[in-house]
Amino acid sequence: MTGYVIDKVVVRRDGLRWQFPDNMADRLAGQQVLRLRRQSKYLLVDLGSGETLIIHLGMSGRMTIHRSSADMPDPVKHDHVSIYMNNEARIDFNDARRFGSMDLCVTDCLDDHRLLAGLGPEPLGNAFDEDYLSSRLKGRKMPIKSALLDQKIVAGLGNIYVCEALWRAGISPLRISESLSKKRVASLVPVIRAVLNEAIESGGSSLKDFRKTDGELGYFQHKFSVYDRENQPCRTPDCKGKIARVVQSGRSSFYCARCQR
DNA sequence: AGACGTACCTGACCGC
DNA sequence: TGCGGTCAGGTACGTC
Repeated sequence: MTGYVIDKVVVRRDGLRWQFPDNMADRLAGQQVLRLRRQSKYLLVDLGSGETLIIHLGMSGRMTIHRSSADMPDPVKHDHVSIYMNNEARIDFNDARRFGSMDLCVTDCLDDHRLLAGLGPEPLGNAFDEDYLSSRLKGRKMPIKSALLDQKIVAGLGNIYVCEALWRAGISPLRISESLSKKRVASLVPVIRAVLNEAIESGGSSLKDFRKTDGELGYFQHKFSVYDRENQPCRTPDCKGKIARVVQSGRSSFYCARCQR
């Protein structure tokens, strides 16, 4: 898309998680795509108009790309928005569960957008370090699992990778955040980075909907230590524990009660 | 203020 | 084969 112009946008429903912005199709049509980037779990499409299209894929969202008009299949079920580019490509936003979202915002004001304002630092960036994390957990009575899922504390971790990181750090998801020693909090930082880097290296985790950008399945799900391994043996060497599942604020947590404290 | 529960959806899967 | 129940990778918001 980068450098090309949006010819036309077809919007097939009012919105997904929320209503689409007013006149979205008109505000996109005719605009050059200056840059594609990412912040946290949001895709950002900077446009020549000075606005940025903000996209979140939710849980089941996907952008599919058809590169040429010579072989352009009809949109399929749940293709809610189709973006036609002037290089013949068509990009469809498909989202069965409709937890995704799209919004438009003046590029210079993105930091004030309700979805982006208040997001924590990128877990792979320099701003995410021991001092930062321990300062954010100080006085917090929520379980560490909930804290790491909170995008205001660190932006980009989801349920799978929090479970995996806590296992590697030997920390129970039930542990109250403020009760962790500074040393143990510090140990979380490199572990979170390692989990994410390995998952990226493996192309992500394909449970059902997720695909890599090329449409192929990711394979990090084969490397899970705890996620979706209820009742299976813990993989810590010499640990005789087995993986338990508990529900915390509506989300499944998988952990080994023997080596995660 | 902070913690928790609920809501938003479809589809896959399971047991009956 | 079909039906009802349950669960899913996220996040905003209401309520206590």
